[in-house]
Amino acid sequence: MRALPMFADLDAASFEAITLSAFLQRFPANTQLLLEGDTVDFLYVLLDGQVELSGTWNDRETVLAVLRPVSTFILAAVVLDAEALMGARTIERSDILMIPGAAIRARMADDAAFAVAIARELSGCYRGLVRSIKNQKLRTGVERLANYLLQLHARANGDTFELPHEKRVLASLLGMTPENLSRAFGTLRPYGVAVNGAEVRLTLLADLRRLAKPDPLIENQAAHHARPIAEFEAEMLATRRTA
Amino acid sequence: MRALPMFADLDAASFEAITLSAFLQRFPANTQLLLEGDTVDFLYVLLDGQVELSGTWNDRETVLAVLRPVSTFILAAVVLDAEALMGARTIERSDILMIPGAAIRARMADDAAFAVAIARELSGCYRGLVRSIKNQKLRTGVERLANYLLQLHARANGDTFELPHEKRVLASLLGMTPENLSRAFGTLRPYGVAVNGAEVRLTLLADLRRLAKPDPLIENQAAHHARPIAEFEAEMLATRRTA
DNA sequence: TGGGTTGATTGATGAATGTCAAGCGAGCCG
DNA sequence: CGGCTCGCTTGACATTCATCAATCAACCCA
Repeated sequence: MRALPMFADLDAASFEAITLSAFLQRFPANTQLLLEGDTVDFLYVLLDGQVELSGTWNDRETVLAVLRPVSTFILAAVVLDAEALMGARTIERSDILMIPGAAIRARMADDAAFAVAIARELSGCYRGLVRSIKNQKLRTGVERLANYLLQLHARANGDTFELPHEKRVLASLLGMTPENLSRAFGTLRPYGVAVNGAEVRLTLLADLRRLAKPDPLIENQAAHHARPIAEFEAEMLATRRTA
Repeated sequence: MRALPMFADLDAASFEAITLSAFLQRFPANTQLLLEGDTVDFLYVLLDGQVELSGTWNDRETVLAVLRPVSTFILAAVVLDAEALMGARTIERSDILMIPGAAIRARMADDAAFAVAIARELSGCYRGLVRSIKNQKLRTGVERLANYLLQLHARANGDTFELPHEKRVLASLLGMTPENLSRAFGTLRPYGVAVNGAEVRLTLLADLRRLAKPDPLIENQAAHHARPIAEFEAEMLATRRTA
């Protein structure tokens, strides 16, 4: 838990006040943790596993983000004591720390350093969303996929790596249907993208980069060696209308 | 300035510390205040006028938000002392208060109540962006326009109101080209949408609502009588690839 | 008053994307 | 082992959307 910058510099008293009221729970895969519109009583901290945040409207659904440990989620709703705007669901079995929202708000009011840490966390999440909107609005599906693959490649050591999610989740995250994700992979084959199940190999990196045009003002340059920054720093790429 | 909840409850000492270091500036219309990637030295507070926030990539540009008074902008970059992810440009002559970022950060560290106010402001902005992404990813252009018009209608008193921006700005905000905005208005004519220049009249409200399916988890229910909440609470609707 | 610019509109076309349907293959379970 | 489900892929088609070009109206200014 101290791994999160949010709690890293918390003084002993605040840390105890929060951990005492919190509890750790293990959820099986595919568990709905939160529905859109639910009132939010807890701040969630994903310690292990994978959680998907989604939005729905009019029988359409889209994945807004997939979280990896260690990340918090629905922090903004907790700070404002408001209803959730996103649904949350475990993708795999997950260990999740649940901290009562009231405790968070109380510590913030008492402890300026903690409130600043929360504000910094929120700022990081906010900027992740700005990147996501730009990615979504300024790029086509193929361009988003190309940049996504380059980011995965940068985190891996070799020139081959595994897709971290099911393809249909990835498709929704990238803002397309599973059918179009398949076709997008096909479009990228001439750019040195070889897919075999979840395994991806990038030959022709230069060609792929020329197509993708990665941009530090859109891509998350979250250094993988650094502390996990936040909610959206882990994995945040946009999406579009998706069944 | 006290009109902003961010500064409303600030104690006298903090308020003075901040206002002394701040300065007010009047900018003409169409002035670039900030380019994407600029380092951010000030928190901006729009007191009068209109400011557009935009993102660019690969010769494409999109409007992310149009701000009305009183709103802050680039708060997240100030909190993290990071580079701007959005460009900012005045649309009309604007009065803007510029507060040194260092002063903001210093007051946050000293004054828990202020840090909490900042965190609440950031949370509101964050949630505005979540709404925006859902609007963008889950709806078509015509659906976004229909909901946008219904929101303007709700704020106006009569059944007729004025579009608050040029149509090409509105088009980019809604994620379409100006050409497609024209056609979208045409598509909505059978739903009682009559446009004459900037003036819009909605007859057949029930039909338009049936098409738009407004949703409190996407639409900004910012009550127009309430305090202006934040950056994106004023006017935040998504956009898509736009020349 | 008469260009000249700018923004809005309209039409024609093509690219990007969603939808529907069919088929394939891996894994699970009776 | 067989049959089932589920995820992925592929093809055919429809819709949504962008692009290019031309026209029009409003406004500014010389």
